[in-house]
Amino acid sequence: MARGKIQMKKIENPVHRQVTFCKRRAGLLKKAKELSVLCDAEIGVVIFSAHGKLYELATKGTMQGLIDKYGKTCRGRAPAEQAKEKEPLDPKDEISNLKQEIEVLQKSLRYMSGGGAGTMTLDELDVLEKHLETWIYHIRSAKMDIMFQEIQLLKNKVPRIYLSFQILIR
Amino acid sequence: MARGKIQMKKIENPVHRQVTFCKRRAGLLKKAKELSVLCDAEIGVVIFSAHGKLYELATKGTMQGLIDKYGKTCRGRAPAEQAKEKEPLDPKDEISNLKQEIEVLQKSLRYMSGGGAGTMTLDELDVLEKHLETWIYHIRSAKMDIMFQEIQLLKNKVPRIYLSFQILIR
DNA sequence: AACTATTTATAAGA
DNA sequence: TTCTTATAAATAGTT
Repeated sequence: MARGKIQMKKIENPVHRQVTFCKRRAGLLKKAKELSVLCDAEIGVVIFSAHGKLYELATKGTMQGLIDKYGKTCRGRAPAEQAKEKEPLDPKDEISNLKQEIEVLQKSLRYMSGGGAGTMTLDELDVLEKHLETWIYHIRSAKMDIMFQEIQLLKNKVPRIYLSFQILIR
Repeated sequence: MARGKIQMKKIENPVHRQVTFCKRRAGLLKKAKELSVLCDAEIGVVIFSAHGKLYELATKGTMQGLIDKYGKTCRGRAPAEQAKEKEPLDPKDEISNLKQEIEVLQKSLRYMSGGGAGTMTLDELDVLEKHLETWIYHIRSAKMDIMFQEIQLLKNKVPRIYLSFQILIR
């Protein structure tokens, strides 16, 4: 941000990288504190340097307290979902497909963890990468579908809201 | 920072506060991502709005993985002490991270397959998408590493090949 | 959501 | 690391 832009990729020069890490780390923590104060938010920041050194900040209370709170909040939004109603697409084929994908992933994981020296080959990694890209494609499609449905729902609701308004101001 | 300074205290006007929260939250997360990319750091940010809504960011891996790593790093260190050196390597850390990723995938799969009508929520899909993107990142890094090694190997071999060629055409 | 006048953050250099 | 300073970014107040 000064004396020239920089590319958004890992800084190659280790000295530059270290200096930037110091400066931006300080900047990030400052911004976090400010946001917390200005907007009354509880914020936790954890930074592991590339070399594994830990830097942290927790506004309002301790990091551990924040982690606990985080755990609770996340669990509450996963299992036993809210009453769902939509499922216009993808019957059981999709599911068995996904199960196959998982098998691929698990197999890949075995390669990776098996024999400390046993690395995956380039070909195997290519296959895995393709699978993941396919997955992401599916995920994004599903997201689009859901958003589309929500838009439709909203569109259906607007006329009624508008009508109520008309009656109110009459 | 524009059109006048502001006091570093809670913004009283709720509308202003909400707007500032949105803007600065986005700014903070952007800065965190940048620091992670530029300096190859692993960063987690958790933000609870005043009303308890959760916003989070985890660069490299999952928030849960980061929290676990945090727990390990902090354990056994004196209270109030800062910045501890981590265990030198992470051959096993990497593996357990990947295992966690797989768990996430499997969990997501269960959501998808559970109850023929059970769809995932937008939020859940977002999380899943993020995980997948992280995985692809890892895969591509691994590919790059392998290719780099192969290039090095080839470079070492070329002189000898070139020599043979010279002899052949003589 | 956009637009800017300003304030901040920060890259490069010392 | 720290300081300086020219510039890039972020953002407060406004439209």
